[in-house]
Amino acid sequence: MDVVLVRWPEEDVRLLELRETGSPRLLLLNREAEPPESVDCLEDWIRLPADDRDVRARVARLASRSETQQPAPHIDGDGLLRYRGRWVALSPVESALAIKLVDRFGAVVGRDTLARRAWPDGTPTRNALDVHMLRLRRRIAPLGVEVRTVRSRGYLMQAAQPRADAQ
Amino acid sequence: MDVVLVRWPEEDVRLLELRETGSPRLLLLNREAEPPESVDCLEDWIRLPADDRDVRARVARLASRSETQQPAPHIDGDGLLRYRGRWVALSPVESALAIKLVDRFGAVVGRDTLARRAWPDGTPTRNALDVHMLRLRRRIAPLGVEVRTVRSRGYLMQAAQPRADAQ
DNA sequence: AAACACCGTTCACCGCGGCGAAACAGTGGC
DNA sequence: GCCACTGTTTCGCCGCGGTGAACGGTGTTT
Repeated sequence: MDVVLVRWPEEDVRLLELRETGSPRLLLLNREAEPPESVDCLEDWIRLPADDRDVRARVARLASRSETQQPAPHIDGDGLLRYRGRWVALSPVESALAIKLVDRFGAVVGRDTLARRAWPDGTPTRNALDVHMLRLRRRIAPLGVEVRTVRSRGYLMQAAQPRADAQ
Repeated sequence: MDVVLVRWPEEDVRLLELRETGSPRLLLLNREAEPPESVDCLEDWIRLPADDRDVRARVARLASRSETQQPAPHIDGDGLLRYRGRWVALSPVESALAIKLVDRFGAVVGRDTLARRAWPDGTPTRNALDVHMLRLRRRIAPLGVEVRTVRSRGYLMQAAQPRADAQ
């Protein structure tokens, strides 16, 4: 994802949008502006006038962060799925499913893999996995995470896409 | 955790130690030094000479990040829970519970952990903990602090969230 | 093209158990 | 005596996991 340069404090509205969408951004501070207070690792700032290599270094760092660590949610030891500062609590079965999906975030995980993970001794019903996936989908929707179906292959977890056209 | 100031590139050995231990650190760059390439969110840098408020702002940001992204409340020796300049008095049992929750602010604390903390000789009744958590919730609400239940796992203290969308 | 099996989504329902909340009572301090 | 603190009981909601069934899309067979 590209790093967006924002003049601060002039482009404050634009900054709020970028924070909402989680886009990496570098604030260019006026000579007299106060530094922002955000702790978001995808936001950085530099005061003008600035050395050009310093700007490039900060842009590169933000870009690197957005590729490596940003898009993947994280499940802590207590069954909490955390993403971009927010979290939801998962039930035990949902945790077992989500752990695999997060582990392969952005890639397909087979139904059998998920089923074995949640029910090592055999799936109770053919329907059980589907129902739990439905519940997991609804649970994580507020975080901006979605689970897509790949027919006859499995499921795929990713950052929520704007729902308008197909894929 | 305190933020460590490191001169760069002079104190390169010290920097390696700090990276190893995960201490938050701010690099003070010489006029001609190249910016470091670390993407670690607990490392930042600024080029000298720098505005003093800029240095303080970056130090504050690193400190906030090292504290689980959130400023935590504080309990003083007299059972006062302080947060953002305001405070409320806690009863002895509530203090015992709140100390653990503050200590792991933003993370889940198990019911058994809390129970052992408040009643080392055994919980009087199953519901005793629930009732005290209810009372603690109401007590700290005016401060903008809330205790969320994570079903079958425990409780979690955090800054109060706007109660509109999930979380 | 129609019929069919297969796969996946969604809903309604049930049993269980964790947890919330109110009401009440006992105790001790000021 | 008043009030804060603590513990107990009771009631009931609701989250969780499992099941059956209805519905719809897709690819295959006849």
